Amino acid sequence: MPELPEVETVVRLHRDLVVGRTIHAFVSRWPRQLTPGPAAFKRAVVSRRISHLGRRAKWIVANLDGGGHLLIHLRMSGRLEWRKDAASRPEPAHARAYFDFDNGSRLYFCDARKFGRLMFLADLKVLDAELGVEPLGAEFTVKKLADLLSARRRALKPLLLDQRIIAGVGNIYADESLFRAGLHPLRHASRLKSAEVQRLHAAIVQVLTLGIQHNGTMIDWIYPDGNMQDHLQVYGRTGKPCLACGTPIVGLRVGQRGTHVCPQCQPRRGLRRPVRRAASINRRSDLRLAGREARPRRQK
DNA sequence: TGAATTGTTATCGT
DNA sequence: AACGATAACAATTC
Repeated sequence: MPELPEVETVVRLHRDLVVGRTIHAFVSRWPRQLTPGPAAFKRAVVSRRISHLGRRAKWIVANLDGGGHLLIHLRMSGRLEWRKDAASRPEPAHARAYFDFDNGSRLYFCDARKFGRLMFLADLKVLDAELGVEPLGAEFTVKKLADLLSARRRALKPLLLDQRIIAGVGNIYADESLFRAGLHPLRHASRLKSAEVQRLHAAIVQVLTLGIQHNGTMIDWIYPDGNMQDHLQVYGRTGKPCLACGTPIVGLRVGQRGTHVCPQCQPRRGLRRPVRRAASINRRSDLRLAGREARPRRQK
């Protein structure tokens, strides 16, 4: 759930609390989420001082004195909780790891679903090599977006969600961007008119900026800080009237993701041609059935 | 009870 | 071969 604006909010809320602090101890209760393994990770971060806290895409990036970076990815349900005095209160729910600092404070990494990741990286280039352009960075221009769109034969929404192309947009902000640009999520990326590319560029920048201004979107119990949910126009509004035209918002699935569109404001003109080969369709459904049958049941 | 939830990765197909 | 589509996966909540 945490996307670029939520991660940015978390970074801003914690920057003054951790920058300048030296990590005295690190404890993990779920070592599987560490890269490298527990021993190497601990060795890499303990007794190091945090010189800066920033963000790359959806990664929280803590620069460490003497080089190297401590990276945190919240994935679905990860969150940070800072305590001035480590022993003052009971641990927060789902505490999976914590960092103890030189002044007695403690930073918990909590994660109900355990999908989050903690990583030590000696060189940020490794991360940069896997991530696309920062949508709020200077290099994200209309021309840059036009180049990215024209280079790929793909539907718009999966492209927006692909972190290797544009880094930081997730499901909520993808839907909101497409709505504000008046573009259907299944529109073919390389077939947009230049005016449409311009609208999409402006929509992405505006909706992410708005998200940051509102401290992100509060989803269920995860983010108590933000109020961007009050400004979403399509996400989670299936069946409710479009705020622009009153047409009921439609929920559909695009690339296995829940997707929300206004069929009036986001016309399907220019839609990708559907796959028409019956053999291909049959083969796919056969595979799907076979896969479902063959999938082993989860062991408790 | 199982469907829904997400970003990433492995894999399959074109 | 390179790219796109999709299944699998990590666990939990309601």
